[in-house]
Amino acid sequence: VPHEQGAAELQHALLDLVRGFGLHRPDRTPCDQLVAISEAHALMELDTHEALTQSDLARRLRLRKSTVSRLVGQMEIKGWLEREPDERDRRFRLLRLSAAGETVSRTIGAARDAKFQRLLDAIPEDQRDAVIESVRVLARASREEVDA
Amino acid sequence: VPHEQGAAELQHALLDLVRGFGLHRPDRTPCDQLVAISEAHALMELDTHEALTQSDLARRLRLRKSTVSRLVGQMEIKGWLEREPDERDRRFRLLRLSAAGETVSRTIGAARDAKFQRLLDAIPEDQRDAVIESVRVLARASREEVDA
DNA sequence: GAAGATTGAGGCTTCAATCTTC
DNA sequence: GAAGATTGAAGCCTCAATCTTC
Repeated sequence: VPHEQGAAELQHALLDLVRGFGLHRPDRTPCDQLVAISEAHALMELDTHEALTQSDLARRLRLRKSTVSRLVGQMEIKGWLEREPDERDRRFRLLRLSAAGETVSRTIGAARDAKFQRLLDAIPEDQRDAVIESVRVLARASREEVDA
Repeated sequence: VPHEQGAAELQHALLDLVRGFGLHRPDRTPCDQLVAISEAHALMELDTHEALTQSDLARRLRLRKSTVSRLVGQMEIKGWLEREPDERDRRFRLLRLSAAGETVSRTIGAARDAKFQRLLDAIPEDQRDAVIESVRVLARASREEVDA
């Protein structure tokens, strides 16, 4: 594949992928759970990383701190997490998942696993490893391109 | 790679890709143009397909008809397109890019091409074809999974 | 009644300005 | 002043209800 044409091919393929995945709907997870995409991502991060600050979470999710402020505010109201001020530096608010939050996180995680299992099943078996590796390569490339 | 683990790997890789690409910001194109993502996509579709109806456009973009109604309304105000009622069936409103709309479409298209050219450059040369093919496979799989 | 299109209400994200704590 | 966090205003998308045309 010639270089210029390759860029166009990649462009179309990625566009299809984005549309197919319904990524323009931030109010719903691709797995059709009753949770916003950001909430699902936040639950995932907080379930695996103890006591993140809101800025930490914003960096990981690539969201603005104002968005995260409202996001965790909603999650606190739902009883999914607690925000306790860091005693050593009261500017920070440390985020911890509650027991209820962990339960929700596991439930959503299971639905997500099932969804991706089905997605993987829809790919011919002999191409699965190549697809996974390719997405990984692409993600790395896009990160370098964005951060540059 | 075992089957269950593969799903998790794919999940993480795709998540990284989405975040890296900034797809949670519908108000800005990944190419940092001063256009909403949907507007850019709409311009692309209307530039290559003559006289689509609003429902046609909604189907192609996977947006709701209400969203498209407001979207093309904005574009009409900007003078990028015209909406003329279909004389044979006045329920339809046919969409046509204006000369100004075509110009904008070309400009944005050029920026997008450059962006994807850089993205492709950030991928090792011997992996480019495999990556493109993989994204294509993935897009097809996700479409089947969604439509099912 | 069916199908295309529009309008009102609400959720998610951003930007800019502001508050708090160091 | 610097950095973390919050609030107000505006844009994009969806859902539900409504209007128009067949």
